[in-house]
Amino acid sequence: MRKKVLDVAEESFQARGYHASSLGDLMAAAGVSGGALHHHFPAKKALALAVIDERVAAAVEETWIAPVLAAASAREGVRAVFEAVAAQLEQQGFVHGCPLNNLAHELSLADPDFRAALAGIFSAWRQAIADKISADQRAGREQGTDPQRFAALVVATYSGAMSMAKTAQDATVLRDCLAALGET
Amino acid sequence: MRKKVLDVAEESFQARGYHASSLGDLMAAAGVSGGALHHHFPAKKALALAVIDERVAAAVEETWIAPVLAAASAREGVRAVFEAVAAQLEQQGFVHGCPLNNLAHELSLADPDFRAALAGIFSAWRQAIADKISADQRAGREQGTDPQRFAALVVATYSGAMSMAKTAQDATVLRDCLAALGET
DNA sequence: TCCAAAACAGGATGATCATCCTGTTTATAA
DNA sequence: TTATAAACAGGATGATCATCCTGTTTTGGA
Repeated sequence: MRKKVLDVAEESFQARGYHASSLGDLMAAAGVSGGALHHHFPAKKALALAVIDERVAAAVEETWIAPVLAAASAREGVRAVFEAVAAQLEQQGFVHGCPLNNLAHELSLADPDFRAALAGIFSAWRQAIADKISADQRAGREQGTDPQRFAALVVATYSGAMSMAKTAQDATVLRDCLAALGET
Repeated sequence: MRKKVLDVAEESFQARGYHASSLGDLMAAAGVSGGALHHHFPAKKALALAVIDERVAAAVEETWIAPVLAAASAREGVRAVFEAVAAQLEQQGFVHGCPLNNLAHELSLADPDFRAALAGIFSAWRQAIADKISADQRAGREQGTDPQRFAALVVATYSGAMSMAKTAQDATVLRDCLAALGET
């Protein structure tokens, strides 16, 4: 039950956002009664925090952190993730945007708990890329690159490109940004 | 009256977002009756479209397009805008984020009219930067730079950096991104 | 001055929504 | 088997909100 609710909430928050996802909709989509939902998540906020902590963080880990750390280099990892995401968006035909960025915009000013949870994910994401650059440097590459700054640039570029792709409903800008980033 | 409503709506949409700004709040803040508001804006959507067309577009023009076009070069203009925004955020102590990006996230999937209006602003923003790069090239500079790609990178980086700055409530990431962008 | 249209006032209305409350069922441990 | 708590059901409730409706005031042109 709890898992089913998180599944439905994760998808609905991504597709429609937090405010536009009513608990009634989520209950119907998950096939769950009001009592059951209230039992597992006393308030809508608790549900959203669970989605952030358990699903959004995992999505960033799976989509970005693990592939970058596993790549031959930071730059190669970044390139691979951009291309994989662009390819997937082009295939599915519509762009919902980055789950982390979507929720960050909607919730980070509304509630300090939301803000802290989301900021932590952004921070871990940047840190993973910075660490990979540092590893590259210990292997004799990327000597002129500042790890923190490069990581900030990558995450900002991706987040912003996803924003534009979502607004334009066109993933082309992701490829433009990747190409421009490659000249860094 | 209409101007007063737009003033209040622009600020509230920026500070709290569209959904979280109730018409009751806006009426109270603007000192306007329900009838007056309904007279000028038959629905909340009409108000939001007016804010986007008349205020958000103007803010992008004023903050980004005019300064970049007036600068000695595209890169110098971009640098100046990043620094000006970062300095202003550090001074005021809190980060509401980019008005265009905020509304784009909240509204572009909710309604096609919103999406089209917002996409047009993003497009004009990118085009202005690309045009400036082209002008630089005619003057013998930036020979290796692709105008469209560079513009996409700049706008994406700024938008994403503002997202992170808003979530972290810290403008430092803007300066990190500017520094990394300078090595392009 | 007079009239018509725009501008404005303020409350009514219906719908939506998150939360809560009272029971019932199911699992678990003694 | 039985006691106990967790899990779940389903409706009640109160608040909020966008929209609409009926009047009143103001404005601008003939």
